[in-house]
Amino acid sequence: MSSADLKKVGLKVTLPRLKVLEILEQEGEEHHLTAEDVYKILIEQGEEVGLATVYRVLTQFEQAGIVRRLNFENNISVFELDTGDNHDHLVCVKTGRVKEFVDPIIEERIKEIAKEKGYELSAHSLVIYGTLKDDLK
Amino acid sequence: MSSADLKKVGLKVTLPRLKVLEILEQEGEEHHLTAEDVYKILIEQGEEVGLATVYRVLTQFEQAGIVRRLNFENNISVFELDTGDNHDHLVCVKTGRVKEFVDPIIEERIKEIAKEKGYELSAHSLVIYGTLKDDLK
DNA sequence: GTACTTGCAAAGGATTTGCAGTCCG
DNA sequence: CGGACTGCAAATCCTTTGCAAGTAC
Repeated sequence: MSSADLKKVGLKVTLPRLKVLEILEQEGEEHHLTAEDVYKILIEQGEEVGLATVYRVLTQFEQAGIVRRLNFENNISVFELDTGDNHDHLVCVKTGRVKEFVDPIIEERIKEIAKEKGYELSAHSLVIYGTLKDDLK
Repeated sequence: MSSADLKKVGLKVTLPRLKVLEILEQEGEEHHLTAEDVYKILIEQGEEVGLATVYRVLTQFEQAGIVRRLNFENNISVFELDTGDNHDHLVCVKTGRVKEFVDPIIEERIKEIAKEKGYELSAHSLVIYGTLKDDLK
């Protein structure tokens, strides 16, 4: 993910955009960040950005298909790089930690259900909430 | 669903509560209402309630297990009576219409996945987005 | 009566927008 | 340069809260 990718989707290569991308890449699979999280990291790194810019950049990335926006229970959005594998999420209700998974059986059933009911499938969102047993103490 | 049910969960039987229940019942399976929707219906019916009360009542109902609160893509909450069948939802991206379904295979897989990953399952949320073919025009 | 409820207005948190200045290409 | 981009502050949207008055039991 680099400046070339930004150009490809018609976005100018600017510092805020590169930095946001960088952060999302570093955080990797285990982290799913709030716009505010991204903003705080930027500030910690000494960058001068506004929270509004972070929101704008993330929204643009979402529209460009670079980023996925997820809405968990609490009605707050978290963002992750869109790796194209279309995975789902498992959220620990105790720690908030997020794990990703892909399940072909569910994937398949979702397609069938859409078909059965006469819908042209466009997307789905599956979140499993539970307590990671190690976290039960 | 009646005044007896309210008492059972420790809520006093008041007009706003009865009216909200009534509306949720009338709307039935096809409708999933926002707090604002419920409020508007109440106003149309000539009831004198505040939007805040609607939110409070719905939240109390949710905690009492009478109502389910769902969060679809846009970060706004919709409410439905909790019939206890733990169904999932299919949303038409064109009209916003919501259809319910229960799929034992998916249900089963979700349990297995939670187990595999070492989680104690507490809930899940599955929403399928698509276009109802009849709506394609 | 008294604790639970309510309506209203004000507060709150997350996200968006208006605008003047700044920067990429 | 010129349009795209940014930071800041103000605005917006949905939802919650504080408080004084009202109501169920």
